[in-house]
Amino acid sequence: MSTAGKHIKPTESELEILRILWERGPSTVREVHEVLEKIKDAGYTTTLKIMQIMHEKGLLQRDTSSKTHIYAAVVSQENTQRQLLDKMIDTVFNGSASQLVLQALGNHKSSPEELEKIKAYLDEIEKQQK
Amino acid sequence: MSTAGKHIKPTESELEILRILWERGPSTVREVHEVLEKIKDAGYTTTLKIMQIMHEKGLLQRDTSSKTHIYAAVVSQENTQRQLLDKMIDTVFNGSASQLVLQALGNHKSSPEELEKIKAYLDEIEKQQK
DNA sequence: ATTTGTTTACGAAGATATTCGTATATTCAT
DNA sequence: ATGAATATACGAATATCTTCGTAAACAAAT
Repeated sequence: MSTAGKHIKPTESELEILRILWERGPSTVREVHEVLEKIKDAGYTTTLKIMQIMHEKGLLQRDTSSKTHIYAAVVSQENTQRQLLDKMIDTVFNGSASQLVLQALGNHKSSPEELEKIKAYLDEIEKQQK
Repeated sequence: MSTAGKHIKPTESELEILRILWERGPSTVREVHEVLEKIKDAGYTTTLKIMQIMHEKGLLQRDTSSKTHIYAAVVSQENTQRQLLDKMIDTVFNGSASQLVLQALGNHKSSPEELEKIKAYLDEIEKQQK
C-alpha cells in the first residue's frame, strides 16, 4: 500500500511534531524539541518518546546511521490534510463538503486573491463536469 | 459565557451522540442508543455512561423530572462545527482557510447547485470587502 | 405482592495517550 | 583515560476514553 492509501490518525501531540517535520524537513529530536518548546512546555524525553512511538507506528522514518538519529515524516502533509478533512466532513458536516466550505469561508477573512483562486477553481470543476 | 463562546472538545463517541441529538432533538438514552446501534455495536450501559459523562462535562443537559431522563445537546451543531473547523484550519492547514477550501472542493464531488451556491457566496463576500 | 422488564448509578477493567525519571551508551574535550 | 555533555532506551506513573458487569430503583403486568 502506498503512502497515499494509508489511513492514519495522528494524535494531537503527534500532529504537532508532524507539522514541525513538514516545515523543517528531516530533523533530530533536539531540533524538533526546540521548536516544540516554544509553543508547549514538555521535557526533552517526552518529545523523544513520542517520536519513537511515531516511528513504531510508521508515521516517521529514521536514519540511525549516526548516533544522533534523524527523523522524517513518512506521511505527506497533503495526504494527512485530505484524510483528516475527509473525516471531518463525514463526522461533523454530515458528508457535505460544501457545507464545510461555506462555514470556512464565512468565518475567516480570506484575501481577494485567495477568493479569486477559489472561484477560478470552481470554474474549472464545473467545466470538467460538463 | 454564552454557548457560542464555550470551547468544547467532544471525543469521537461524544460527537456521534451529539449528531444524533442534533438530528432528533431531546431524546432518551434508549432512543439515542437505538440509532447508535445501527452504526456501531455497543451496549446500552455504554451509551448511558457516555451520555452521563457528557452531562457532567456540560455538553448535554437533562430533564430528570420523569424517571426516564431526557437529554438534549447544550452546544449547537453550528457552533461545534465552527469550533472544530477553526481548530483544524489552525492545526492542520497552517491557518489558511482557503487552503482547506481548495482541498475540500478538490476531493469531493459537489453538485452543480452546491458549486453555484458557493460561488454566489464568494461574490457576496467580495462585495462586502469593497 | 411477586415477577418481569426498564432505567439509572456505580465502579472497575482495558485501551490509548502523555509525561518523565533513570539507566545506559556515545561523543568530545581535556 | 577520565569527566562532562548529549543521545537513546526503558519502564512506569498519570490521565483520558471506552466499555461493560452488577446492583439498586422504579414501573408495569400478572
